[in-house]
Amino acid sequence: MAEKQVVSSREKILDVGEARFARRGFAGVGLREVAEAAELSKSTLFHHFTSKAALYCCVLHRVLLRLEESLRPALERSGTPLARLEGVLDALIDVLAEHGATSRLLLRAIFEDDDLPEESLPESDALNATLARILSSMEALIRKGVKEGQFRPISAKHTVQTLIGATVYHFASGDFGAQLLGQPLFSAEAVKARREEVKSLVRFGLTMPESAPAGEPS
Amino acid sequence: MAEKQVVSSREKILDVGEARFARRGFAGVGLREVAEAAELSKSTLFHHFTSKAALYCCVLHRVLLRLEESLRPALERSGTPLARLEGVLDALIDVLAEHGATSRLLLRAIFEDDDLPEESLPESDALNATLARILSSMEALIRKGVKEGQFRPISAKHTVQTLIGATVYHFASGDFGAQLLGQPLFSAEAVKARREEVKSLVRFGLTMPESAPAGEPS
DNA sequence: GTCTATACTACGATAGAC
DNA sequence: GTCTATCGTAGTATAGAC
Repeated sequence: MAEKQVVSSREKILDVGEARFARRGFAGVGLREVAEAAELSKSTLFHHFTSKAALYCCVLHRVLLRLEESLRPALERSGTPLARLEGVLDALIDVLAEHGATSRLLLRAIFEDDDLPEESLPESDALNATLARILSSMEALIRKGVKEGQFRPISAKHTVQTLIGATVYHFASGDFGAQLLGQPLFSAEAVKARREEVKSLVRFGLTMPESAPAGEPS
Repeated sequence: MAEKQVVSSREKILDVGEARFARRGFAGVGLREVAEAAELSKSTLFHHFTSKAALYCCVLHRVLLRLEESLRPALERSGTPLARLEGVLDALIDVLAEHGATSRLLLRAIFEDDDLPEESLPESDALNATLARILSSMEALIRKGVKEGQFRPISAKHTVQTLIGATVYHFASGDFGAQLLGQPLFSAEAVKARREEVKSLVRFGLTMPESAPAGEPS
């Protein structure tokens, strides 16, 4: 383990693209800038990726796959829906906090539909499939909690949206969020505080008022 | 009232800019495109605004002022913090649902810090001041609710972030959100459902578990 | 697989006539 | 206040040598 492996050009381009696209979006980043930061020429980018849009999709997909991998253990764990959901939120906040670019990239991927020129490249289909997998897992988990009576009769879809807002949006909010909180978003202290706030919101806001959160329904 | 007033060129440019910047962001919109949609020449834009960045700031500021005006009555109303907060959320969701571009513009303004070239134009200071006013009002309202014992001992700052995520992010989520929900985000039905979900989350998630929500403390 | 050179288009911004 | 014309730069993408 810990092989001394030189990073391939392709990976280097993806790394640079991830950072740059997160910061300035698809339209805001030039391939010149990416090439320089990756210490390659512009033409070399086109050898590895068929177009700028394809590069962007590959960057997004790599992020989504990493995210899926991080959430999988928490999603597949056994336990009550609440306990599992809290585990998912822990894992999600962990990965967002560790990779600063992830939240912005995800948010951009979500709401910059028509940033990409015209309709779907082949790369974007794989991306959407990965995203759909993650979301439907979360939705199923919440729906299960409602069905078993641990959660209030909330809408699973709306709750997913709320939780994305509470996590992905939060860590994507940059200078704005930091100024609002009065401390850097990614400081250990702020991350811990966010985790507590989100989880307590879930405990109080989603569960049935008089149910014991730890109870295992039949 | 209801004067038959021809819209000034300046307003027309702002209208076009609002729609375009919301959809594609600062970097994604060209002034050529704006000029054509406003039925003016590119040069005319520079007569009304000193630069593209200045136009962008003016667009954002107009949106923020409209938002502030919409929230003011709800913020200044009397009543318990919970009742007032619910009123604010109603007003916020109303204005976001009515002007589709607003949520995306706000979200972009929040997390696209360094999209704008270098440091602050004069226009951007006024913008930030308006935003700070709105936020501190909301924060104060939540803090009051905690102090009076109607809300749990939550962090007012984090709660503001969560509520922004639950509203602004939601209505900015575009095709993604529509696909997740299974219906258009801005349909009357979906807007109503969102309002209910957010307000019930606030009622259950923010208030003290055994307090009567309608009680008037002190 | 990486480079230099280049094609073509669009960009933001300015000059100056009307 | 609006226009045409133009400047200089940077954009994505391709051709072809090595």
